[in-house]
This record gives sequence, structure tokens and C-alpha cells, in this order.
Amino acid sequence: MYLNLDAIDAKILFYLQKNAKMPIKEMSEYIHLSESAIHARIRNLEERGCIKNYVAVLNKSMVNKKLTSFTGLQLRTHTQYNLITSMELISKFPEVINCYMVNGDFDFLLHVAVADMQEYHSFFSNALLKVKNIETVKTFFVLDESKADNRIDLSRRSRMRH
Amino acid sequence: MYLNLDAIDAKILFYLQKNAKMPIKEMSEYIHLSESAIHARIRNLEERGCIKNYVAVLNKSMVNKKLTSFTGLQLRTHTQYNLITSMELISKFPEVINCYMVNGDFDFLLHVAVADMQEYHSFFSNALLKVKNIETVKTFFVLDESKADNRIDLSRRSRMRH
DNA sequence: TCTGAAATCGTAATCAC
DNA sequence: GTGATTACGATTTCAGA
Repeated sequence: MYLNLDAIDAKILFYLQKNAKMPIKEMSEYIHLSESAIHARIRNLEERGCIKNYVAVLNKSMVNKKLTSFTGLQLRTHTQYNLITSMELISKFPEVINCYMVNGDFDFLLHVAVADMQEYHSFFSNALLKVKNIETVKTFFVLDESKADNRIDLSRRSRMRH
Repeated sequence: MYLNLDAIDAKILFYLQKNAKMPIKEMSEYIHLSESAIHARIRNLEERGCIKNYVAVLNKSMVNKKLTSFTGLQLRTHTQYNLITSMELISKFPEVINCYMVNGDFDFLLHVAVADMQEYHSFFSNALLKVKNIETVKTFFVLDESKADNRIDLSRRSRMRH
């Protein structure tokens, strides 16, 4: 089951998703709650596994990964063995930053980050196409990211507003 | 231009992408470099914008977002105005955790997180289908995530190995 | 369950070399 | 780059609301 988070927990998680190193003092001013209460709640959220971990997010263009894509893969034969072994192999490619098994037109959807088109070509030819049982590959190059921070909205906004 | 990172920087970024709160002392043991040297390098990487920020990553199933999808959208008419305004609107939907403009069969690829299929249905009907100029919507539900940590591999492994 | 204060601890920042 | 020192913020504890 999931945790029942109140409005204060949601606010804490909002700030932590934006800045994991926000001083508790600062957060306590935003939320209008004492530092000790904030601290206790954060520890609670960590202990109950609501917060998975804290990570550094890199600036892709500064680490020479200017080209990203979503790449859909379809396998030829769909045995359990094929799916698992392909997924394991694909996940190990250094260019693949995320690998999802999906339903629909593709079996896998990969999030790929490379330096440039030449590197993508190399990845495509030397890695992807050498995976056994690949039927089709379809690439969606990312042209623009209007939102790409992976933040989960926990405010209880109703769908009715739209 | 991008930064030229040496092997030590790559290692530091590897650990920070895994655990933003790793004590410098621990990292200094792994990398075999003094704490002050590590510290100086981290500050440098931060100041040069290589590290964008530090964030908390939530456990989706613990915050009642058990169902995720990638949803491809195609617009009917492709004026600059349509693209921009649609993107801005779509990015504001609380269910959309990432929104990418892409080439290929779709104009936008959305990363969506909701509680369950009922909530997805509501999002689909009450939000997505009410965006002006939507031609088609194609949903890929995520069945499994074999790699979903968004970590960028900065080790200089050659494609030739595959 | 919260507040506010006080003490402790560990880490990060700074310094001289 | 190293190693030692200083300063800061996080963490724990507690009495009390």
C-alpha cells in the first residue's frame, strides 16, 4: 500500500524534489513549521521508503551529451527469455540512461543520451542492431524539453479544473 | 562548449549521481584522493554548471503513483504558435512529469505518472483530449523499468566493445 | 504531535604548506 | 594536490504546550 501523505508532507517533498540540500531552516520558514517538526517528518519519509534517494542531476550539455532520444524497439519473437535477456543487455549500454518495457507498438522504450549524431549512429549500428531478435527500431530525437525534472506533483489538485 | 572532465571528475560524478549525500570522506576512500581535493573538484563542477542541482527521488509506488506511461501526441496543424502554446499547457498538467518535443511520428512525448488506470482515464479524457489541435494520442504504459535512474555514464567506454 | 532551546556530532569550508 | 583547523548545519534530546 502507499503512504497517506498530508499537505505538509507534500510540501516537504515538493521542496526536496527541487533542492535536496535546502537547509531545514529555510524550509521551516516556507512551510511555517518548526525545524524539529520538519526534521522528524523528513526522517519519517526516508525511513518509510517514500524518498528513494538523493542524487545529483547533471547538465547534459556540459558533460558532452547534447543529443538525447527516445528509441522504441520491437522484438521479433516474444518469449519470456527473449524479453528478459534483451532488456538486461540493453540496460547495460552506456548510452541508455533509462530503459522501460512498455505495451503497444514497442517492447522497449529507451532514453538515450549521446554527444552528437555521429555517436548516435555508432550506438545504433554497433549496439542496437546487434541485439538478437530486433524487429524494428524507431527513434524520436528530443528537440526541446519543456519539462524534464522528473518531479512528481503531490498537491491534490483536481482534474476538474482543466 | 562542454567541460573536459578527467577520469577523477567522472568518478566523482558517478558517485554523486548515485548518492548526493555520500560523505566526502567515503568518496575520498573510493577514489584514493584527499578530502580537500575532492571537495575542491565538486565545488568546481558545481560552479561551472556541470552539476545542475541535487534532488530527492521519490518512490512512485509509495506516493500512490503506481501507473506510469509514455504518451505520444500528434497535433493537427503545426504552426509555431500551436506548438509552443500546446507545450506550455501540457507541461502544466500535474500528471505530466516530463514533456519532450520530438521529431518523428509524434510532436510531443509525455512521461505521465498517475495512481491507477481510472486516474489515467480521467487525465486522458479531461486533460489531454481537451488540448486544442490534438490529432492523435498513443499511450505506452510502462510494464517494467529495468533502468530508470537517469544516470549519465561518463566513463570513456568504447562502442567497439559491443 | 507540535514548539523552542540546548548540546552534540559530523561534515564542509578554509587555511597554510 | 595534502593535512590540520575552523565553522556551520544537521541531528538528538528535552521540557513543555
